[in-house]
Parts: sequence; C-alpha cells; structure tokens
Amino acid sequence: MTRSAHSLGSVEIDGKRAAELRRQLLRWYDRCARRLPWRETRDPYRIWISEAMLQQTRVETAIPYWERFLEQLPKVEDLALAEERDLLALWSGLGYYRRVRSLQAAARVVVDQHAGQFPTDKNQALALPGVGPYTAGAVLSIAYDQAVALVDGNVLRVFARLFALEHALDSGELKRKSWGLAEALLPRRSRTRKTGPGAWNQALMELGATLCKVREPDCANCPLANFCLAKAQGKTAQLPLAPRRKSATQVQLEQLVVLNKAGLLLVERPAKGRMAGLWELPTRECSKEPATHLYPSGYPEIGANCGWSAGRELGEIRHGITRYRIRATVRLGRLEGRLRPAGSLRRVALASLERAPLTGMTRKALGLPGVQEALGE
DNA sequence: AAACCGGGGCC
DNA sequence: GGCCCAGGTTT
Repeated sequence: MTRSAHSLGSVEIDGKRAAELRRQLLRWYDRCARRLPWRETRDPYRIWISEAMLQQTRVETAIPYWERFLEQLPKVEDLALAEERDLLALWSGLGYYRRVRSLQAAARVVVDQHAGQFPTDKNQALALPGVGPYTAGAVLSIAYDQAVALVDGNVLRVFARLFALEHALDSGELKRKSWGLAEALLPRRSRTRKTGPGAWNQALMELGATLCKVREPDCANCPLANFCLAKAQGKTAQLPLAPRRKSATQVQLEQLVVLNKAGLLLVERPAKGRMAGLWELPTRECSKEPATHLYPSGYPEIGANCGWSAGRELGEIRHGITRYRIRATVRLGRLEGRLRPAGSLRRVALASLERAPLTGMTRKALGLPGVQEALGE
C-alpha cells in the first residue's frame, strides 16, 4: 500500500486516483444534474422536508407532495403548530406515516431549542426524531455544504459496482464498507459549492438514479466507467447481490361506502401499528384463510352500533402494502337502524374528503368510477 | 441483525 | 410475482 492510500475495511483507494474520480463525477453532475424543485433552494427547512419525503420514496412520487406541503406550511413554525389531521392529509398516499409525525416532533424541537433553524451540528441533527445518518448527512451537506458523508440506496449500488463489493444490498457488510468509502471520498476542502460536499453527495446519488440504475446501467455514458471494477470484471448486472425476500400474502377485502346526508362513513385506525390514525372506508377481511391480521372479519365499529348489509358492487381495486397483495371489493353499504358516530367512526362531508387523512387504499377506492357515481347521487 | 412501516413502478 | 425506491425506529 502506498502512503497516499486509504484503507477502508478491505477496500483501498489511491489518493491521486480518488481525486481524479471525484473530479470526473463532479464535472458530470454539473453538466447533467436533473432540475428538481428542492435543488432550487438552499432553505434547510425545504431541503429537510424533501429528504424526509424521499425516504424509501421515488423522486417523481415526492415532487407533488413536496410542492403542496411547502405551499401550506412554508416555515418550520407552521409545521410545528399544524394540526396532526392536516399533516396526515398532506401525507395521505405517501406511506410511512410515522415520517410526518416525526417531522412535526422534530420541527417543535427546532423551534424551541434551535431558534427555528435546522441544527448545523451533526449530533444535534441526529437527535431529531426521524433524522438518521442519511438525512443528517443530506441536510447538512446540501443546505450548509458541510463535510458530512451520506449513504442511500443509490450510493450502495454505485459503490458495490465501482469497487466490486460482492455483498447483498441489505447486508451490513455493504453498508459498513459504503459508509467508509463515503467518508474517504468526500471532498473536504473545496473552493466552490460546485465541488463541495453537497454537490458531491448529490452527484453520487444522481449517478445511481440516472445512469448506474438497478437494471440496465448506462455504462456508455458513465463518467466513472474507467474506474469501475464491476465493469472491468463484467459484473455490473450481478452487483449488488439481490437479498432474499419473503413472498407476498394474498388478501381479499371488502370495503363499504355508507352514505347519508352528513356525508361518507369512515373509520379511524388505531393510534398504533400500520397507518396509525388514518381514516378509511369500513373494511373487513374475507380471505379464505384470514391469518393476516390486517383487518377484522366483520365491521365491529358499525356492528357495535347497529346492523348493516352489503349492497351492490361499485368496483374492485388492487393494492399492495409491504408484503400483502390486496384485492378489495367496494360495495354500497346499508345500515339497519340508526348509527350515531362514536368511538372511531367518522362522518365526513364529501366536500371535505380531500382534506381528510385517508389511507392510500381508501383514496384509490374513492377514485373508482362506480364510487364516484355513487357519491354524486 | 431482523422486523416493521406504504405505496407505486417496472420487469 | 418479486424487487427496489435520496431510511428510521423498534425489538
């Protein structure tokens, strides 16, 4: 090993070669970076919101949510003071709803303890709810151009190929080596923002998102092709190794559309567990073997108050959540007797549905032509 | 280390 | 059908 080489686990980088690699990637990024809405600002708050939304979420999915969220809550103080129901409604359909609750809890810390400014200290950032190593690195490097490394799914894939790391994507080994590499390659004394830590971190992710993709990497246009060990060894298609996953469970559901003059009947989910606190159509599971614990086999919220019957079918939806593959039949529901909204039952005026914290599945069901027709009557 | 937490897009 | 996405928290 030469004196200028760093050793990271089993990976070694020659200093001069690292500098050239850095230069190539930064030059490419300056030329080819996508124009994304959160790249038009340096406001740490706006960048932080984008990073929270982008956790396990595609860029294209996040964009309209980001626009709407910041339109309604332009300052961190607005987020700190918002009603939880409005927050969940803004997040409705994005998934991983804990993110938005953490976001508000963290916003309150930022307002109360950091004078309304996202911390510039890494450990203080990491202490915020919902801010882990990735998000801390992203906000500090992108908003403040601080030399803080970051690793996301894109970076894991880029490093696995660039250094021919033969580990599964979800393995601790790949993560550990990638964090070491991210630290080692991070530019620390740059003269301009274009070559600083913020640009570098985004360039790494951008490469993974646009060229070094999961399938069919575009090596012909890759600025790092000459440095890539996987390419040299003809392994780009195999790396990173694919993790083993459990197969999906089939679930059959029935959802009821129960209308009266006051509006549509919805059920608020429990405060803990999946989709906690979100509202949805009354739902029961009618799979052959209902062992999923996703939904009860009846409508306990309604049944506790009065009888019910399922009427004509309004449509059918397919929906996936984590490892469940769901088919849901949406039917018109009739109540036998008077139902007074109590407990978790909610009556929502049709005009207010857009502002309700609906689950993605209920949002999908309400969009069915048959349901829209029923709502219009 | 593994499980949990949504939803969608792509092959 | 399965895999992955600008991850974090809990067990």
